[in-house]
Amino acid sequence: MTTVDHLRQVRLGNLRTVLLALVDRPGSRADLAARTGLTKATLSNLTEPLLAGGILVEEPATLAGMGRPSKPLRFHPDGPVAVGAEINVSHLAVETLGLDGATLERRLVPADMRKASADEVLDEVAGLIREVTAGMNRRLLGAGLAIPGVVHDGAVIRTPNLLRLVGARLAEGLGERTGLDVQVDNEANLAALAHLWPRHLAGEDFVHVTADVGIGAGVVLGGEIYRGVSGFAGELGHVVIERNGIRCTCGSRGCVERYAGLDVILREAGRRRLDSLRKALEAGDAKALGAVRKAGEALGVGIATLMNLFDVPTVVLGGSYAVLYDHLRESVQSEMDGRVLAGGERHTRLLGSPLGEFAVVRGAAGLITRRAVQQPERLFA
Amino acid sequence: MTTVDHLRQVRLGNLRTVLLALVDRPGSRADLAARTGLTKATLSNLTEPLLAGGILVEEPATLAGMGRPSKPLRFHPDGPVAVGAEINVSHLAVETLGLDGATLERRLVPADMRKASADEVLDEVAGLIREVTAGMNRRLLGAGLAIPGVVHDGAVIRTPNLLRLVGARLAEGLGERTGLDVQVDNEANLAALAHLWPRHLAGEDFVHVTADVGIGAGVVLGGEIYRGVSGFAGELGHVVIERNGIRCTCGSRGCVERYAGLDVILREAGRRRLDSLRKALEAGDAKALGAVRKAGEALGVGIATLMNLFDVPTVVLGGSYAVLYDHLRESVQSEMDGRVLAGGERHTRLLGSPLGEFAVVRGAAGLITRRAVQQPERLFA
DNA sequence: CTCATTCGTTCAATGCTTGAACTTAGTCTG
DNA sequence: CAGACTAAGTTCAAGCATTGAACGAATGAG
Repeated sequence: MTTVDHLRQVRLGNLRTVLLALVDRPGSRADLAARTGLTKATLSNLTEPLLAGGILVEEPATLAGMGRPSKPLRFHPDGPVAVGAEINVSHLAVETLGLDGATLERRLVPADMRKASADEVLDEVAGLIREVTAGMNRRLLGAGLAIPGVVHDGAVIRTPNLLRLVGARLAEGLGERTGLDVQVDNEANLAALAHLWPRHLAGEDFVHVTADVGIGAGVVLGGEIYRGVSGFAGELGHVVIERNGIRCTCGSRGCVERYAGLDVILREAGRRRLDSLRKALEAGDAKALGAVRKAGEALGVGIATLMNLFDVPTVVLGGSYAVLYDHLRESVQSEMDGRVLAGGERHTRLLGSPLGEFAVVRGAAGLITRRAVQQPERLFA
Repeated sequence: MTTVDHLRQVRLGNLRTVLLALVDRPGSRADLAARTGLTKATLSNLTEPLLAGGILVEEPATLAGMGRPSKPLRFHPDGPVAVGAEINVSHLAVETLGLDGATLERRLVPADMRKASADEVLDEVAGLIREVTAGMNRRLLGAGLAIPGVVHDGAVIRTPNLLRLVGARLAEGLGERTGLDVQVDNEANLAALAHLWPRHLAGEDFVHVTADVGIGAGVVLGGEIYRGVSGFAGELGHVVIERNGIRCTCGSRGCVERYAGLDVILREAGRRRLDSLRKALEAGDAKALGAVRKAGEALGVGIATLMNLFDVPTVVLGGSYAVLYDHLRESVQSEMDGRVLAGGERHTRLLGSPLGEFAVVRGAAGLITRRAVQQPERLFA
């Protein structure tokens, strides 16, 4: 590493600090200097290339009291954009996201992907991306791709419900089709990321729990997604709550998934689709209410175990669980209260996700905008 | 932050890099330059104050082949020293540790601490520290203090088996008695640290599991102890394995601790002390073997759950479990094999701790030497 | 004894942030 | 309306840790 590199590191670190402050909210150079602890001089210096490069714009002066009026800086409305894409069992989704956190376009296409080959799926996704980016004259930073399965080093290791994707080189495949730099990750991680970036919706230590066919948890520790050494972290679905319980497809017994998975809830409630279950719950259907309550109890046991290991203050219920939140809440919370060690003294929160069905795809796009901010050199490439 | 600070940060970071390389093994300036990626010039510059300050020594030239012989640098044999101390239910322990990782002195004193007040315990510990450091003409970097309980921000929050310590200001108390800068932490964390520092004994992602009265896990992620937001991380003892199982003192049911705690094993085996159990196992006592096997099964379920959440490749069994390792191994491993998701494809290891009963106190001292290396400015204070 | 080799030191150059001085662009007061 | 005041933004010399190249030192090989 040359000295120049050392100094460049300092500069890039400061650039990151400034960009993070801007993601939080726009601000003049003086304001940013105050917020970041850098000097006005450094801020002029750092922002100059960002303005020249079309990353930021200087707004017309704001007249606010005495002194020379400030000219707030914010992300350029025609600045770079990230693409998020989601491949799921029963739908595909795509979204475009600006550095300022604004969603530009969205598509969600219901489609049964279980039988589709990797190539077929990628063709579809690439088509959607083309639709969403067509006519948009903004630089594309890359694409995040969400998969319902375990991803490690960009490779799809395990997708219990989309078996034809296992081992496929999805990042390369989508990259070739779209010309974008593609980064693949687990949908649970990306749904969690959507609650962290660009806005903190649940602090910077939390676990986001979703149910689809399986149950997945996205774990956020210290403001970073925790993936574990091989991408298997947060497999809440296979936390054991009854060691001699129901057999699980994973080979174990008594996994949470067997008691609180969406398929189990629907079966117990005698419904086929989440929507129908929701209506039954609203109508006060006893069978539906009971099924959800029972699932909540099992989920609560698993979450309590998770909290005893990770010690995070917040659990967010997302995806299908967010839809069922009002009816799940009580039973989940009650198990947590009874089982989290010293739960009374610690302040633990259970939240329903405020993001809708676009959480995953938003997180996928956020993966890319976040990377661009954290590695500002990418913005100048 | 002034510019000077920025640059000083770079310098301190490089100093840390160099010291870490030296903890690994001694080396000449040229060797260290090669290992750290810095230049010889920088190494001369960085090591100069360390030599002047008595932190390092230059060994007499080593004749090894052609060229000017190198003068290896290593930690000064009379350099600074850290103290580790452990307060436990049935013993106290103290150790002194050099920056090079060499243990200088050790004491382990059996003593029933259950009834003792905080002041009484601290007086004892301070006495032991005085014994161990008496006549030693080396600067003391501080003391690490291990407690069997939950610690957060230096405060003892929960010590189920040493109730008189709860809320006590242990760090201040021991600091006043010894004149040392004292840092308190959980024994499970410190036992884990002993496997990470100054030598990696189990990689840099692992969980260290101990049993005393309770079961505690020290979680190491990416080479750092993971404590959670309020110090409750790694409470493996209260992971639920049978949701309608045995009632636990924590208020929950079916906690691992109720099936695999040392007290449970001893009771089931009809023994009063670990030593007697060990002899019974060696003699092939069926009751003892059965008790340990059953505990191993329960522990294995808990560990499998832990691995499904943390995704670490290695689990180290320490403390009493290390003593029982040969007889626990099979049942623990078998549950892990059956329950860790994709356990076959991931490479998971179960190890018995190579450190003896001094693991905790060594970790306590290591906390201090590690801090000194990571914050090299402390070495010059 | 001379040359090759490796270790360690010296020194000018580099490029970043800084703080202070300065310029700019407004509001406020009388 | 003019001059004082205030705050934003810019300019510039100073300070600092690393670097790379040149240099001096210490030994082995022939």
